[in-house]
Amino acid sequence: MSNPELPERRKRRGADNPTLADVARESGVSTITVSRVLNSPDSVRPATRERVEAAIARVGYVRNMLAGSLASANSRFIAVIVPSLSNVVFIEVIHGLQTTFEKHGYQILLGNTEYDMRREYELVQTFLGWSSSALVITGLRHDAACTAMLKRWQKPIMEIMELGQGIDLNVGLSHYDAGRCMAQHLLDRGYRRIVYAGSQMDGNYRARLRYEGHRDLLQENGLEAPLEEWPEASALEIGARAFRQIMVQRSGTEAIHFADDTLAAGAILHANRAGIRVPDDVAIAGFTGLPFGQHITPRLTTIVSPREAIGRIAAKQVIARIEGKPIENTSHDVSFELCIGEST
Amino acid sequence: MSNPELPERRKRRGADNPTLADVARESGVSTITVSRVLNSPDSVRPATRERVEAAIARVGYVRNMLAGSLASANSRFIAVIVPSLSNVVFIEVIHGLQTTFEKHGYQILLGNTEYDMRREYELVQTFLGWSSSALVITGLRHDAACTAMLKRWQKPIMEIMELGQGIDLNVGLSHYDAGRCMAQHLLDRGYRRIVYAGSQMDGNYRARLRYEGHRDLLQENGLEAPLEEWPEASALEIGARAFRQIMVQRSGTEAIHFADDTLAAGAILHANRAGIRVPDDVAIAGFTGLPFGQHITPRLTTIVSPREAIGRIAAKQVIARIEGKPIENTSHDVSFELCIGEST
DNA sequence: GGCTTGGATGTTAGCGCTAACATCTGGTTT
DNA sequence: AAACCAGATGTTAGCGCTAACATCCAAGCC
Repeated sequence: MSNPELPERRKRRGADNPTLADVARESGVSTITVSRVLNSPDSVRPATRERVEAAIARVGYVRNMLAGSLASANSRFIAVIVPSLSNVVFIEVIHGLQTTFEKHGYQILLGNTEYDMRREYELVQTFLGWSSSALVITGLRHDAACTAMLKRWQKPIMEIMELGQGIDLNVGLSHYDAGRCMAQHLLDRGYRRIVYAGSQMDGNYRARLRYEGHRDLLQENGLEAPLEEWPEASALEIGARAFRQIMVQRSGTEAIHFADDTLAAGAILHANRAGIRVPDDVAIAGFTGLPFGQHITPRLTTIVSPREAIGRIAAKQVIARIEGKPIENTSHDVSFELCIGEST
Repeated sequence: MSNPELPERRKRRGADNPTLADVARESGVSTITVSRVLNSPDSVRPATRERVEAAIARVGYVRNMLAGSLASANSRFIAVIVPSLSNVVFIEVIHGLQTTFEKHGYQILLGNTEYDMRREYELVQTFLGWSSSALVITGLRHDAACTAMLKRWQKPIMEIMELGQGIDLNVGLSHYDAGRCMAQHLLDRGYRRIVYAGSQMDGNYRARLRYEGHRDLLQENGLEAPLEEWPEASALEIGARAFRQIMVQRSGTEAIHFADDTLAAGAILHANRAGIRVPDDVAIAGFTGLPFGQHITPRLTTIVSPREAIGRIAAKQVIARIEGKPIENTSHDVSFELCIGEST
């Protein structure tokens, strides 16, 4: 004589879209079989699979990734943390990462720190909370608490751009050596009064590493290595302004070594307008190897870093680590190349 | 003689990180109270809140976003779908979106279609599966099945870049009018033999819309409107190549109207090297208003579209819709501006 | 025939959180 | 003093899926 009506179920929100259970009912199998059709189709008999696939199409099922990720404690998210989105360099790296990860079914979660370490730590926390499958982060230096948290984390961590011993995996190049390399080139060309000019160099410590390489080489040769900094983010406009200012305040300067190609190109384009001859009046060098440096006149002397390759290689390494494949070197030097144009 | 020990609980994976329950135990409250401290701190007594916050710090709790989103059927993800990451325009739009959404605690899920409608549909499905809070998608034209799926979806949808009546919200500009506007400018300057040149124009139909505006205006004035297309993605190199080819194969051309600034700048920089005078020998116009167009010599005549503003406005509209605020116009015209340089 | 075997499929019990409803305070009202 | 109330906190039942274990069944073997 029990109550034939169950007490009415509590209502939950839920857009009540069709679920796995609906598909299972529709195709006369269990939910786990539907799950298998989605996740490992080869483990289901073709006939069953087709039946399930037909049912999926019929009911218009869209799988709920949240539920799946929660149940398996794995989201197939790759957390990617970069310091800037205004800088083309990171866009190219992201492109390399995205292309490679996408092929393997991973989705990127993109975070932008704006060169702020606190913000970086917050982003790391959030992204770990999404059960990300791996983390790709820019640089080797982080907030202490952030580094500690990452060291406890059990999943692959890839630190990119800068070469060195990091938490786990690493793909990058030596910015110190790159700075040295360009300084050597300028010396070889006979320039002695050389100014280094960069923007936002307190946050962007890789630019500072390049400066240190540059400075050390010049000092070893008994030369001074003056540094000019601008607080604004790198842009053609800032390069032009930096150029004007250096020409006025440091007359006699023979060469300007800019922290990146955008600044350098801004300087060259401004020089063209102002009737200042590059390199006859002053030589100009950059760093990064952006395409437009090779289209302007004079072509820019720069150091080419393989930006997209960094992304691709980093992604491949991370995927290898996720799949448990052995990794030969946890640190990968992508190197750089001096590209001598007409501007030095 | 039954086993005195209960059958051992099944083990689940799970990185056994501390959970809400651990924090609750540690601070002597229930899990829901901890949840409230995290989600609506004002609804918890300050004393309790402090106790809970201390416990969170003590056990090193990191909240599991997947579980929360599943339970509430809302992920605070914003799905953003763009056709390309190589094009600076979309980077700037993304920047505008990201800055605004981040302030409100939303995380962007970025998808790149590479101008492929099938791929777009797949991305939409995946992103709906993440219980995204809203969708921002480029353009008004999608796969029919995709449009149908979106129309059934109950959450805010924002179609950007192109102005017109869409599925839900819309922020953009009229590409047809922009093309017409530039064509009018070229006519005003006295040019008559005008070539339109673009790349990947089958996928990038907004460039085609601009061409149609250009063509219609020229035809209304009794002129022909030849079109030159290149299959490669837009790049300085392609602009240079297009320029060379047009100068050879269409000698007598007075002006070239390029589909975007990158192509146009590539053409100008190449002309400079080749000793061809712009605009005396041939005029060149672009579209977008990228900063470097104003730094090269001659300064590029172009149409400026407010890229970052599109992102910011779109994000604000979406947030208003999510928060249930009234929206005056579901379609927002950000307009464009003719920027006359020295190249026409 | 009975036994083994392995591939296909099913059952169960969570993953960690929050919506909905329930209860418990302590102060205010009449 | 009983009734009332609002704000703080607790209990319960899922959200939709998958890992782990269980079962089934046809083929292969002696």
